[in-house]
Amino acid sequence: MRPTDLMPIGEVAHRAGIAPSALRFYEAQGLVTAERSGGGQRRYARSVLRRLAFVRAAQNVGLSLEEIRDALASLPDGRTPTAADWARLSRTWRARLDDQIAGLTALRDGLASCIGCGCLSLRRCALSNPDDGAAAAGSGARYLPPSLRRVPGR
Amino acid sequence: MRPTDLMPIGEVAHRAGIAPSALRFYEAQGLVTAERSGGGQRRYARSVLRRLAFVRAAQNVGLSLEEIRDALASLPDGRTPTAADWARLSRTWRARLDDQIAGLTALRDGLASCIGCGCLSLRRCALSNPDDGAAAAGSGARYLPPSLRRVPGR
DNA sequence: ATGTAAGTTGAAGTCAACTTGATGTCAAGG
DNA sequence: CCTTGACATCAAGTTGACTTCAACTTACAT
Repeated sequence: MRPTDLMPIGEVAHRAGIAPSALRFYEAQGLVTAERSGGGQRRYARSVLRRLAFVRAAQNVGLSLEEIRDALASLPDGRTPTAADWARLSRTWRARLDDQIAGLTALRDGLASCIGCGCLSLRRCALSNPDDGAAAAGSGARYLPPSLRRVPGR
Repeated sequence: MRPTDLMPIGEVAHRAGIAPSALRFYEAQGLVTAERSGGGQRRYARSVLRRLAFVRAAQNVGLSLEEIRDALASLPDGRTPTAADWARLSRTWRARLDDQIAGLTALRDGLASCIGCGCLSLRRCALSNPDDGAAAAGSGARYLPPSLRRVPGR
């Protein structure tokens, strides 16, 4: 085995398009691991690049780092993950994306019907649906899927 | 004129489905205003409900409070906003939603093609597109519109 | 041998949109 | 009058995903 082809943090950061500080942060969060050089500097295996690609892709789909860590934890223990392993993980994203798209589409269509009247009624307008019983009595629809809500609670 | 039909904060909060603390926060941010009772308590005009509906709708579309404040600031000074005023404001959301939907759809379609191979290549995979020159050489596409990115920077 | 770029740690800061807590005041019913 | 619940302010805390800073240490090219 060649102990070489291990990359320092700067190179990984550059190749993955992620800041070194983020890489250290990911390590602290248990998303990636690294060997250490004699002097204590991080040395990354090439495989970390794929792992980072997965992290980024998952973020794009809207997963939190915690969800991503859980997903990565489900990878096989001993062996190197295969293409099929990665594919299995990302397969579940499809439904999530479908939800997100459906939510936005519903919101857009609600918008189309609201623009005409300019109502924005608390009780009736599809755009401003408060999901409490009193106000959203008629339609139970939620227009933005939770994964896309920038306002966490509510 | 009737000085009545002014509501205390609790009633507005209940009718709008927004916490009293959030209403105070919105006031501090310049999103809404309120009269004051003799003793210094907030008294809201009915019109605040529509304003709050607008705020909520705009949040659903993905606007930040700052953007919402700017939008509200463009309402006519003296007179009560008409339906047309609200409609004009929300019309611009359409394009934003279209962008968001397009972004997610592209991401989903990229996912479809990636699931087969499980590649997640930093350079080639549509899902994990780093938008720096070196890595995203071929396709310049960004898959998540900025308004939907949970990770602000990057 | 040495200069310097790149790396290390731990703590603290950032941003958005609020919430929570502490402490004190107001309003309305009985 | 008095109690009780709603309201007031102001400061600080929360969450997620990082970044920034200070103070050193390593690694590599010359």
